[in-house]
Amino acid sequence: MLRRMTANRGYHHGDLRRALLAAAVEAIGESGPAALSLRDLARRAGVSHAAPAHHFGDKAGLLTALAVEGFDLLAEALGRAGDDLLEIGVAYVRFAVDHRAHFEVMFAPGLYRADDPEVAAARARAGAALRGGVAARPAGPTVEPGRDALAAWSIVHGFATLRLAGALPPGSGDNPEDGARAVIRRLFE
Amino acid sequence: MLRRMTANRGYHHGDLRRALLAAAVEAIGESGPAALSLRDLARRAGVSHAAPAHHFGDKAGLLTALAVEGFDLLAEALGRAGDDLLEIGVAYVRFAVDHRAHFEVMFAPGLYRADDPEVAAARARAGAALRGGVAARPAGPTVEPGRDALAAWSIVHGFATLRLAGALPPGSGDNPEDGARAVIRRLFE
DNA sequence: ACATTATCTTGTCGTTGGCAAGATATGCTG
DNA sequence: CAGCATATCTTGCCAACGACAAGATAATGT
Repeated sequence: MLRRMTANRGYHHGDLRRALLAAAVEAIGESGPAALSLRDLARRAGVSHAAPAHHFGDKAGLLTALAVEGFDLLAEALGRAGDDLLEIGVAYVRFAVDHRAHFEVMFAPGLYRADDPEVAAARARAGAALRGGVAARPAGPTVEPGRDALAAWSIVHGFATLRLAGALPPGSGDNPEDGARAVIRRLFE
Repeated sequence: MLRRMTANRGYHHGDLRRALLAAAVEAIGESGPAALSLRDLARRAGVSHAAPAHHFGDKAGLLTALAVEGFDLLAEALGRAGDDLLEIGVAYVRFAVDHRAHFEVMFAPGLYRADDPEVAAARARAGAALRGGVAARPAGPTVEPGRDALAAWSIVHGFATLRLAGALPPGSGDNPEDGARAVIRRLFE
């Protein structure tokens, strides 16, 4: 089977599912998740307007697949950051900035089926990668793993969300990694 | 002019603008901001499908008005919390939970005209109320107002956002105020 | 080779956002 | 109080969308 992964000009696309997810990332990057249109994705992929339905059922199905992909990418990125909680936090913010489309969908549960078992599994993998850094911290007088993990998650998630929303004051958000580092350090001194 | 504020059965509604904003809060509370439909709001208010356009221009205009209202409500709620930064943070989370519809729109700039001057003014009022608590804190060795305000804002915004997204582990989010208090304290001990 | 299945197309329906043109109420000015 | 200007709401329309049904075409298995 030649040209299995390449764009196929004939009746069959070759890898339409992947092409549609990539087109969705592109479209969301341009206009946000709310303006996403299945017909636009079909046009971008060069197929008919009803082709996406076969792979994802409906719009929520496509966004569900995108959320699963996002949580897996996040788990991978956090895993690559090692055991240092500071670096994990920086990686979290970097993921939000670099994969804005995935991130926006992942935390907008009204847009997809957040109770889907595949979503729950991917979300659990990302959660484990995040909690790993808290467990590796040196024990201190006021350390309480559950609360510390929640505080760390909250502060990086809040920083990332505010930055994506354009709500940060102009000066502080120029370089997301530096800003994240400063804010996270504030949590641990 | 009798029944100025009440629902008017005749050709004119009486206070359609307010009724539409209230209907929007109700509808967003039921199905989220993405599923909002101007025609549905018109039906809820008992007017024709094109009536909303006169007051808000288009859908983004209505959501812009809702964001302005939200930032003003937030500024008021933070002002009522006093000067204690902990209580301001708790009030921020309580606002997000009690006014979920406003909050979700306020921080989804893709849905409305975030550069509208009225939005900018209301946003500035809320920001001033938030920074007031940081300025009132006792000076310490590692206190740096700009960074501290950003850290405090990030942690309460992140906690609120994660809670609204249903991403928090089951046990920790039962009572939002208690959870917020514990997380914010972690920032200042 | 043939049948079965997966993939994609065409056609259609109800809903939505937005615009244009008209109807009706309100207010202002003399 | 008469008459005009304005604000508010309605009806009618169009293009785009999501979803569904039915059919066409390619790939796979036996």
